[in-house]
Amino acid sequence: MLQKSSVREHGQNGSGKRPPGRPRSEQARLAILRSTLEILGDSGFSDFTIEEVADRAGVGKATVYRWWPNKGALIADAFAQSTTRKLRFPDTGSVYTDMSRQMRQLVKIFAGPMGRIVSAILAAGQTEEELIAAFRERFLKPRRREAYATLRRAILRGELRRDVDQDLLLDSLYGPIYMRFLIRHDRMTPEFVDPLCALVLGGARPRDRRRRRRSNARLSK
Amino acid sequence: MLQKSSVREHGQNGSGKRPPGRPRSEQARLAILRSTLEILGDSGFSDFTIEEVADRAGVGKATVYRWWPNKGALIADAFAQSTTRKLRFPDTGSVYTDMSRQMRQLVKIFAGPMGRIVSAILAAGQTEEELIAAFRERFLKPRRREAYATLRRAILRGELRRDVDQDLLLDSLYGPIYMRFLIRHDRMTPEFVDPLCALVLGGARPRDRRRRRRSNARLSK
Amino acid sequence: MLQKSSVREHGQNGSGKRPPGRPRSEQARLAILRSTLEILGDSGFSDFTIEEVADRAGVGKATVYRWWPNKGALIADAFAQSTTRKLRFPDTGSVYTDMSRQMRQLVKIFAGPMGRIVSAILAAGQTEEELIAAFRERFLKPRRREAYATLRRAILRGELRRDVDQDLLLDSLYGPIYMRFLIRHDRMTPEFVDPLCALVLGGARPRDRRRRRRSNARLSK
Amino acid sequence: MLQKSSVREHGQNGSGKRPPGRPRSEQARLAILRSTLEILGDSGFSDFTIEEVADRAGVGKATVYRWWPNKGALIADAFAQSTTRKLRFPDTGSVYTDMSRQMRQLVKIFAGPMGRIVSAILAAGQTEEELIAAFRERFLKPRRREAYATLRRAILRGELRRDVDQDLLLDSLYGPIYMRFLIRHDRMTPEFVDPLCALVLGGARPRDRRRRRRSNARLSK
DNA sequence: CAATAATCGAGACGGTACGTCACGTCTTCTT
DNA sequence: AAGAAGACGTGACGTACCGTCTCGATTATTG
Repeated sequence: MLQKSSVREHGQNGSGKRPPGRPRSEQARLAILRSTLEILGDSGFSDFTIEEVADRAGVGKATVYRWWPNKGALIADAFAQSTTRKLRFPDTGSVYTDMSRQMRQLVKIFAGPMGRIVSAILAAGQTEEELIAAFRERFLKPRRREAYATLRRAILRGELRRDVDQDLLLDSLYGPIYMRFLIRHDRMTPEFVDPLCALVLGGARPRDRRRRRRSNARLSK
Repeated sequence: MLQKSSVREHGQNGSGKRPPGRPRSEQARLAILRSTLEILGDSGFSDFTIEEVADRAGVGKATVYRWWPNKGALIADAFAQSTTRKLRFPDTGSVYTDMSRQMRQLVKIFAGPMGRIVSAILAAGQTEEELIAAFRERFLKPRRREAYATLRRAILRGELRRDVDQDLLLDSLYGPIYMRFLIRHDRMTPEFVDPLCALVLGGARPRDRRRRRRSNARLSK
Repeated sequence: MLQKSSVREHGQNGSGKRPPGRPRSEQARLAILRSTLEILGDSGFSDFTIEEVADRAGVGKATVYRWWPNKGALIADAFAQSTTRKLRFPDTGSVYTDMSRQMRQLVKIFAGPMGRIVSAILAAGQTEEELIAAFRERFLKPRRREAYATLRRAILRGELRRDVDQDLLLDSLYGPIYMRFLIRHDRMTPEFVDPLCALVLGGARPRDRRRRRRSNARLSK
Repeated sequence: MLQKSSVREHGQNGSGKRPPGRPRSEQARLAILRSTLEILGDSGFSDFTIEEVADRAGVGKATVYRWWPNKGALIADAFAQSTTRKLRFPDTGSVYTDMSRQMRQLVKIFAGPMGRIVSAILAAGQTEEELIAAFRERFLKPRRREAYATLRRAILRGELRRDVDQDLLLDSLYGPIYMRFLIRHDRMTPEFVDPLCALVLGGARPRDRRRRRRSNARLSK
């Protein structure tokens, strides 16, 4: 949990009773998260200011500070709220097509406002480890689990070596995307996904024809 | 170009004459770069202040601003200056070894005290485009020029396809390093360089008759 | 108006309610005015720095700027606050005595440590119109209002012409004081007040039949 | 002399010989004085900067500092150079007309660019006594000498009391002008000169008719 | 005719204060 | 008690001039 811990925030504590005093305003909480995403989408990380967040949300600055200890936590929370567009892996029977389609989706998303939010998270995360952790847990891992399944299917089909290091392979596919996204801001077009897949997946093909045939043979059993 | 004035900073211009006015103080320039690295090493990026840089360097704040447009450019300059000589490409006769050695150096640097500086540059760069541009110009490009030469040698030796997209290939090699460095902070050991090279360079090997022929030739020896 | 915000600075507005938000700190306001006078007394105008004011007052620089738009306004405010009560007009039954007494007070103040402050205000005011305006509003006008009353009494008593231009008359009385104070630094002794009053008030005496009549009446007693 | 003293500056020393080295550039000197007046006329004292002076004059900053120790000296020198428009006193046979005409001239001059220069001098002079002294010597005194003559004529004609304090009288006439010029920037129209003269000169008239007649009698002798 | 010497323009230098901005905390009244 | 409003002390920002300095170029006198 990135927000400050408090029994109050869920209106329910051990004794089953709500604590005295005015309860936390759900409306304020949502407005804050909303304006956080708005600002990051509009102007990126540089104009992201707690004062600006509070102003846009029509909220007192102190209300932000009461619930989030720092910018990073706020960004991470807002990021978690933001519904990432579908990034499913298809199952076309070809690992090349499966990966290529999903990666093109990713490139497109990075080009939009969601891209600015991701880059803000990764930027802020260089200072605050927990932010990167949140990004890994909430964004990377779920997708990677699906990717593992895609790769396993490919191995079974004999498109990839049995002993391939799946994490290395995936980093080799996504690393260039992130690199271009974060460092070489130009050059981030979906067109470079296909050659990339060809290159890297090509390096993970079974070594010669005989083994390939054997796999095929097994599949056809 | 990272610094501001482009003519004055080199003691030589078109007409072979020094421009009028008091020349730039080389001593001040070095003191500034030195204290930049010092502070980043001592206290990290969040405490990095131009005022502190100027103070430590025994220099007026305006002198820093006269030559570097912003924090980032200063940091990028200091970083580039201090790492250039450690990242040469060897020429061992094998592209695999050439790349692998240089990449291990890079990983070592990223793992050391310079790592936080790089991550600070790239983080701040998400906000300020010019900073990333500076990093690309001063750090990435010179190294990439050397890498092109290395790849060309490999092509001539027949280790790589003639038509390989060199930029794509290099992004596929370095992308995973940057990805693990920036996003998956764990797992950044030099040991993963070799499999990475094997995977990606493997995908760029010639696959047509020529390779078969060479293999045949070797077999027939 | 010297200070910026016009509603907040008085604890009362139209609706009889205090505006929302933390109220202005009276303590800070007084500390700032106090240290303003202190510094002017200690080190004169050239060493007068907002930073020094804030430091001595134990106050943030921004707090000074929040309420005073510039040095001059601050100085004028501090000055006006500290001299108001010393410059009352007496009511002796003679316009000559009334004016003379108050003007001597003024000359004394100009000759004392406050003198350099006034001259600093008027000097700086040649550059910044708003400063002179502040001096007029906060210092001159209130005193002039009292002076009008004094002159009206004199008119009723028949000491001055009914149709006298009061502003012109007052400028003629005070102008020479300011002139000697600002331009002819020598010669600024309280002794020249009496002849000055005699000269100028003499020029504003009734000269027609009424005076003759009164004189006649007195003679016929 | 307000400039830094130097034998060099007049190209002539005790031995009748010019010292070695490049002589001072008369052209630079004039350009500096010219741009000083220009700036004061254009934008007043607030934008008056040594850097601006040097820039406008097409001169190195050091050249200004070599010859003038501070802003004040420079302004005073430039002021001395500036030819003040004629401010002669006429001799119309009436002190009222004589004074009124000259004072109207003064008011007009103060309304133009010369006014800004004068106000700059008086402003700067509050800090540097020598500046006010220069103003008194070069501007006030010559005119006052003529004024004394005008007043003497009036006394002889019996328009003024024999025992009138001439300095006090003149301060009472000009003080209001300076006061309005320096403090009450509005209200500085030539129209207020006549009532002013009427008021003040009225206060300096001989006390009753008999004495006036006597004077006339004497003049007619 | 060279050597010497001072001034010139240009502009970088170490400083200092400027006025602004956002920080994170606080103090007030309202809900 | 939490809310909004907004003032508070803090401290870095990037800018503007200060008055000094260091250049090469220029312009004179002296040897």
